[in-house]
Amino acid sequence: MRDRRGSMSDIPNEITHDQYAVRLRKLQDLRAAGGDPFRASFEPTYFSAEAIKLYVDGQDNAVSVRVAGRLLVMRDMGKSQFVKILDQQGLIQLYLKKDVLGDEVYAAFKKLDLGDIIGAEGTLFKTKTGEITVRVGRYVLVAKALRPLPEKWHGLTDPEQVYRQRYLDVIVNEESRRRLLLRSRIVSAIRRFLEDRKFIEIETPILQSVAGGAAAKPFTTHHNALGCDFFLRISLELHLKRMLVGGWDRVFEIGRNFRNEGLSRKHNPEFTMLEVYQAYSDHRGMMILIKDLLSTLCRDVLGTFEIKHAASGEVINFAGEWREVKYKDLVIAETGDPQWFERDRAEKTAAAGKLGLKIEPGWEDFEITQEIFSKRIEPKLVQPTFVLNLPRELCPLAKINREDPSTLDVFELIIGGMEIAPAYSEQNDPFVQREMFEHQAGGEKQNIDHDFLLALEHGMPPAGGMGVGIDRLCILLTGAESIRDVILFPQLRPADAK
RNA sequence: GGGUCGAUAGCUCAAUGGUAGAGCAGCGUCCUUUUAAGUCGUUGGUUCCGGGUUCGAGUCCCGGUCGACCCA
Repeated sequence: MRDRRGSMSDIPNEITHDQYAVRLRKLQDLRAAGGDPFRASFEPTYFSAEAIKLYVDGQDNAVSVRVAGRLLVMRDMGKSQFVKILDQQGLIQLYLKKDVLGDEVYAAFKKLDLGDIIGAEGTLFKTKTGEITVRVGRYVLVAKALRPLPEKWHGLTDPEQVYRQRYLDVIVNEESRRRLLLRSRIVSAIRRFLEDRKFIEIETPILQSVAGGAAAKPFTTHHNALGCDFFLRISLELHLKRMLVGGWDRVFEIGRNFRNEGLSRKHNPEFTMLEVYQAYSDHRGMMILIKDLLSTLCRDVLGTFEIKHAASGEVINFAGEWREVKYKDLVIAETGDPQWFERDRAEKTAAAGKLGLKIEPGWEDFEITQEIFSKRIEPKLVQPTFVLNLPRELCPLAKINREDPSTLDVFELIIGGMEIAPAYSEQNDPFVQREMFEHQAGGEKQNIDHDFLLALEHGMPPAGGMGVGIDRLCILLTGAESIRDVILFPQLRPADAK
């Protein structure tokens, strides 16, 4: 990675320490002998785990298979050897014997390196220690590896190298392979779950002239032909709701959002959101939907309703009833002040200070309260908790609660101290929507999505809508500690490309 | 943006301010059912980069790069 070699100039034969040079020399020898170190094709008949399943107990060498993968283990015993290759389903052992392959072919096999990708054909048998193995009759080098693999036992430990060279991490680190697979299964199960309930997956633009639907700093980019700047979307919301107007009553999108903000254990500048909208439902309906969805994921993907929370060590129980609590009640309990919401700003600032929070001078009342909520209350909500009746300042896109007009018909689902899913009874009154947009925008009216308001004026059915942070959900369900563990290539500062 | 910690062989890790080592990998040998295979021998270093202190720096100091964690 640090150097760019690869010249085909001759490597002195006495160099034995430089693994790159040794491998390059082997490659040259192979080419000189008329071989192709980077073949155009090889057609395996089975993946490793499938092949292993084909073995019939007691019937050695009854089944023929062709498998391919990367050489991870070579146990050379002179005239025979056991090796293991890795494919997307895992490891499978191969057994090669000199008297089967012939002197020349066997000698050539010995020249292979760990990391080389090979294909092999043979019959299944069970070794005396009980491992189902391919007795190889023929093998080919499919692709030569010029770089050595990381150590087989410890894998990669330097987080930077893990992130930058994830392709190595997923070869040598079983846990990374498990997480990758789990995430894929989770996303796939979500799609199945929603499609079973007649939701339709649609795709909406990432390049937008107004980045709405959330309060976040967007990335900007430029379109040359149109000669104008665009933002990368910060949410999926406004375009999905346009489709509700268009008569598509149950839609969802799983897509990338981009927020130009800090990086942390819970934040990557690009992250994946699921947003779901269901006409003629509301936030209460979304509560049932998300509980069903997470239960389904637990049952079908994880096979358990109890998951250990990495950060606290506590066991999160997804079965049974989930707690429902009003935002105000949580704040009052945390501050110990039943009159909290009647206090003026000075009093709130002072009280927040006592809780060890720093309040910026420009903050409004609800921002002080929200700071207490996100810093002091949220982290303690480890078990699944629906927080209801959030203050209306927090979201301009939801219906206002009739009994308490200072709050919204929304919930925030918190699990493991993280916001997993906010959901609303969607605001569909174009007048109220315009007012709330204008109030939120303050002086910056150019941030208002007038095209969305126009859509609302055509009439949007009442609807429940919900967003689910897929990365955070995966952190939770895979027992990861950081968003970087569930994103294959998390954002890093660019390395010096020498 | 601030604080703390880290960067040593391809990988995983050692090394009071005093000759930079080990395991795996590599190279050479023995071994036709191994399981982190075993065996004998052996190569391999810009100690992240740049300065400084010192007779002497992987180690101490300053600056930088990249990363991790905490805070904002």
